[in-house]
Amino acid sequence: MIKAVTGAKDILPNDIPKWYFIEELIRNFFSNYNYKEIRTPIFEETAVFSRAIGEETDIVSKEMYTFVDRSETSITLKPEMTAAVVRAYIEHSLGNLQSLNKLFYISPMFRQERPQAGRLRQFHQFGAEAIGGLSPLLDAEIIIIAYSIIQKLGLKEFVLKINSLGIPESREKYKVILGDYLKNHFDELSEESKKRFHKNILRIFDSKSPEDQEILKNAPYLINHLDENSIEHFNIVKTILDNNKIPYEVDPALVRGLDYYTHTTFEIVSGSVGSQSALCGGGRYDNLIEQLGGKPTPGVGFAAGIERLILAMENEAVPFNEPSPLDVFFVLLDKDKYLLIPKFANLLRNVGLKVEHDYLQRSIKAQMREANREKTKFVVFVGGDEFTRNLFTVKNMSDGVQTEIPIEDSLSSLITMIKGN
RNA sequence: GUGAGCGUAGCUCAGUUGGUUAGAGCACCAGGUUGUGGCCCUGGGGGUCGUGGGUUCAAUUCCCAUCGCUCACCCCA
Repeated sequence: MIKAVTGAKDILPNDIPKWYFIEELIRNFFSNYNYKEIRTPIFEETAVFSRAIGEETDIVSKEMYTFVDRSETSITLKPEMTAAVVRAYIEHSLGNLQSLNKLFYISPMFRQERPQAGRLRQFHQFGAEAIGGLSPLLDAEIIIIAYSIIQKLGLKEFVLKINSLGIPESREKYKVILGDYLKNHFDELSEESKKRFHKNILRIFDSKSPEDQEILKNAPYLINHLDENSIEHFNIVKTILDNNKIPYEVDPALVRGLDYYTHTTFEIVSGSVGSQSALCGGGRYDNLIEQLGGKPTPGVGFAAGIERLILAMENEAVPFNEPSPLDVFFVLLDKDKYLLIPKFANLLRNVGLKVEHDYLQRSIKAQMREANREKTKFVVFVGGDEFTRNLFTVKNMSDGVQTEIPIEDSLSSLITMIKGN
């Protein structure tokens, strides 16, 4: 049997209401905060991601879907959105249209990792990028939006972690300090961390190995080696979160695996989705736009994984909106009158009602069963003796009460019945 | 990329210590007297028992390989 590619999943009709529920909530939220939607292509020139995210990161070095197309261009399916948004921002000079662009997106992403609970090769993220402002108001707003959406979805088991990476200058100084400390413990580090020691020393903080964690306990933390401005920036972010009653933990070991972050970084971690627990992550990236060839422009953003949110909601038994029931189901009593059905059904559909009927010449019993399965409010019987008297029989499915209505008046009668129900 | 577990109907699973037409529940379809649902009853369709090879008179059941799925490592949304 031919199947979907590993790590790529069909979203079947039964699950669609969950997606609508989340997507609607997201769009409303971003609308309230005046973020404008942006849609970028599903693929980009590979350099967009390799330059933005960092050549040494796992995403770039081993997880991207990269191929050479027929014109010999290296193409990559987008593994994350920030780099793509920044590319579009620069290409279309969005910064010239207004000094601050508040953007959001909902989009599929692609990373070739081994699938597991909460991890797919094609997955979906929504997120936001506020490009053009240095203010900690924006860092806080981004965090508040991410937190509030997750809260509004009905989730309870999650924690917000924040940290500051400061500016590159203080980070470089700190790396030397961290290096001096770790040098004395180098032999005790895990193999992976030994590699990181040379490639990207900060990422050693991501290690889950107990030996590494033991060593890191007494390590100097970046947050204690920030410059004055970075400290001030971080303090304001925290104050705004406090004022908005957003609970958080400062996690000095929160580093994150993308190279472009400066100042604030944050993550929202779920306690109900298994080992892939990050629901959401983001932070400030003040050097990225320049790095990709734009004018020096600060930015801050986040991304959240929709599949993980759905998983968390299922595991926490959070209710989703039910699909709306049918207003009317036409049951055909006399098979030879089937041509009448579309005419009446479409009249109702054109005034905004949800209407269904049988297409398979099924028995009355079968038609009724389907009407019941679809949680129909009213069944209209077409045919029979009442038809010769110019009447329809209408049955209210919740109480079983039947009434006869004149055919020529059926539209308004039905609307009245449905509205009153 | 590494490791572990699992692959029998659309779904959840039984079962065969190798042997005649492979089962249940749910779902689906058709009936249960003369035009009507949700409960109940009867019947029906649907499986090359993941795939390929081997052992055997005989394999879905044993062996090997392979593919896939799941979870974990890793990384991250």
